[in-house]
Amino acid sequence: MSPQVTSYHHGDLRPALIDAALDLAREGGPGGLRLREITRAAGVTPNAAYRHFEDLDALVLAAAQVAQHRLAAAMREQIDALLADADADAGAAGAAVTRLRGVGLGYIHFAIAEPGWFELALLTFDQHASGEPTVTVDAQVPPPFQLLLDALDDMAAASVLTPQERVDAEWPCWSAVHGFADMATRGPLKHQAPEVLSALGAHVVDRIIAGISQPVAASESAEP
Amino acid sequence: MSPQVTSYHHGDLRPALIDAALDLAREGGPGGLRLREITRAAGVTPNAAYRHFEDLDALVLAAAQVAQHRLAAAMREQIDALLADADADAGAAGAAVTRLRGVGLGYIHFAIAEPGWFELALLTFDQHASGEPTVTVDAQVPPPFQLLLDALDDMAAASVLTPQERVDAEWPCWSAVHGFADMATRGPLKHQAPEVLSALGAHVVDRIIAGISQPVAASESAEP
DNA sequence: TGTACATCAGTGAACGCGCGTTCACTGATGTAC
DNA sequence: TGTACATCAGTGAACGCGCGTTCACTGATGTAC
Repeated sequence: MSPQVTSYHHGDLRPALIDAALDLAREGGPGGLRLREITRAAGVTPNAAYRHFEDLDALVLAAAQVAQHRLAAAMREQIDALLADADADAGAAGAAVTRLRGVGLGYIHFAIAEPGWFELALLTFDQHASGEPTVTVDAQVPPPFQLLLDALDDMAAASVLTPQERVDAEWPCWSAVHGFADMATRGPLKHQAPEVLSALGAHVVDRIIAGISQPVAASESAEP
Repeated sequence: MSPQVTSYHHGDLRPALIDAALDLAREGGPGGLRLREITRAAGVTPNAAYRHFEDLDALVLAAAQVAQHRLAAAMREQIDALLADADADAGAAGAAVTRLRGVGLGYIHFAIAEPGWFELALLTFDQHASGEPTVTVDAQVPPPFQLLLDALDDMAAASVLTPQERVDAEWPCWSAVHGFADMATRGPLKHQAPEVLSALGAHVVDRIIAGISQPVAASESAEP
């Protein structure tokens, strides 16, 4: 009933360890996650973690899943915010484009605001595709990527993209947005001011959206 | 005169250590580079490295510089190959676009072919920008990035890009190409077949080139 | 309501490991005379 | 051409470190009767 101030049994150690891992990753990214440090932060002996996780990797992966869901949530919030501001007269086409912008901007802004969590979340993308033989396995698609697929499908449904343009459009989009986020997080833009990054990120998003809705040149589609 | 088969003095240890580091990074990327392992591969005591490098970081960075130059060389080769195949009638505009394609495809193909070296080379980009206050410091620009800037300047000179479109065009381009390379190297596309990656990579390059040469919509440039 | 007992979440100590780095050294090299 | 000697690129041994993981354990919890 009353919260146990100090007790032999922790009570809820599994989520507490995940929280501790998220706290540590927030500053240092996934590379700095050590089992002893995480358990120390949770106020518990190192080996206590083995009651709840097979090993360190399993703990880190559990935290990465949480980070990934936070990324997806941030993207959804960004989409909703843009849609709320958007011109109501723009119709389905305008809404679809706004949604796609939200996907990209949400991803980028999360990376800028929480680089440690962003890098942590990337671990789950690796995980997902590691055993997959083909690109387009729709089961178990990570939520952030699913948001992108949905937005692109909307674009096609609203005829902003032709069926041909829709094909493989996720890869240019994901590449541009992820590449910018990576440069802002670990790369040459690491120490830029957030407002600079935000403006450049918006530019990247707008350029790639323009790029996927360009008619495909004959010379391109003819090439192998 | 005759090559010393076994000698107390190695003779040329500094480049030998860099070569050993490159060999190891080729398989395991930069994360797996350990001083003891590198010196072991070079057939030398761990502390011998300290005659030639301040510490492990300095050794890794020296190898990363080599990797970065190999990346740039691969990009130049790709550009030259495309230009050799290109339609001679296309003129300056066609040549400029071909050059930009070569920049992107060269970067991506290097990442696919040599993911370990690619990841190693990325360390030098961090290094470069870490102390810089602004984005556009043209001194000490890494060679691969300089190739991109030159190609975009060519595009502008050939009037494929308007002056307005040229501004900040390097970031959408670099983002898209780097993002794809990162996904192919460490991310969700890590285990795809090289030919699949090559085709998707070409698609990414073509879409971002289309995107940067699209007229900028009024709604975009009006926004903050 | 009280007691016996199984369960299991935690403890405390220890393991072996490979790491980067430092120390005092030694043997090869090459220059000065 | 031969010798003395300074230079310095290497050796060999050791350092302290924090790591992930395993072991036998103990004390709290909660269920059965």
